[in-house]
Amino acid sequence: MKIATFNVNGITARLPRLLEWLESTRPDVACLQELKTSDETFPVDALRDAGYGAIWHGQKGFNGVAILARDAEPQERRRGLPGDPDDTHSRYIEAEAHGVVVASIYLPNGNPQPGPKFAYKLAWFERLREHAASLFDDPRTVVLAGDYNVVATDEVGDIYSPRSYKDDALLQPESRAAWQRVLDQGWTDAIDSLHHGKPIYTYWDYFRNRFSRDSGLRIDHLLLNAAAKARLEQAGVDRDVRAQEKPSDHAPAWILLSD
DNA sequence: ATGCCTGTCTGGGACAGA
Repeated sequence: MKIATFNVNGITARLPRLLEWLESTRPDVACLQELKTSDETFPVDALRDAGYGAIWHGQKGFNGVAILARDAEPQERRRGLPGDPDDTHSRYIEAEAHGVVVASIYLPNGNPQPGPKFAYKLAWFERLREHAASLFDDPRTVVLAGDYNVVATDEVGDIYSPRSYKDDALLQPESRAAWQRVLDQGWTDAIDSLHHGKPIYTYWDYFRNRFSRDSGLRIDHLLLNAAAKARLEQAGVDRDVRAQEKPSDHAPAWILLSD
C-alpha cells in the first residue's frame, strides 16, 4: 500500500500536475495541502474521473486540506483539530481509507517570528501533539502526513544549508522542540528512518534557482505509529514532479507499507 | 539585504507562502 502527501500550492492551478502524478504513481491514499480553494470549487469530478474518492476541507484563498483514496471513499473521522473553537483555518482532516487511519496536516508556517503568527504555529503544534497522543495508541495503522513546516535539524539531511534560513520560523528551537515532543510519543519519521542523513528534500523555493541547485528543505513528513512502522518497506520523494512545467514548490513524499 | 517567485482574489496591488 502506497500513502503519499503533496502540498499542491493551489489545486486549481496544479490540477494537471496532480492528475498526471496520480496516474503515474497510483497512490492508494493521497493527502493534499494548500488547496487554496473553497469547498464549492474543489475539483471533485476530475478526481473521481481519475479513480479517486475524496474528502476535503477548503478555504477561500489559502490553506485547505484533502484526503484522496483510490477506488474508494475515505470515511471522514474529523475535520479541524480540537482545542480552539476560534481557529478558522482549514489545516487538518482525518479519515479511514483502505483500513488505514490517515491525517492530512498543514501546520502553520509561523513567519515572521517572533510575533502572533509564530505564537499561532506553536499553539497549533501543541494541539496536534495532544490529539496525536490518542492516535498513536490505536492498534490500527495510523499515518500523520503533511507539511509540518519544520526543519528538524541543521544537518544536510534536513536542509541544504541553514545560513539563509537561520531566522526563519521553520528552524527555530521552539518549532524543533514542538516537533520533538510529537516524536517523543513514539512516532517514526518514515523518510528519516530509512534515509537518515541523506539530502532528500521536499521543498525548494521558486526563486534563485533553488531547485536546479538542489537547495531544498525536508518539511513534508509522514509519521507512523507502531503498527504502521512494522509495515514500512520503502519511503521516498517524487522529485521529478518539482521539475515539471508550472510545478508546486513542494514535491510529493510517500511510503510503501506491506499488505 | 531582499519573497528575488507564484497563486489567489480581483481587476492592480495586496496578501500569503517558507
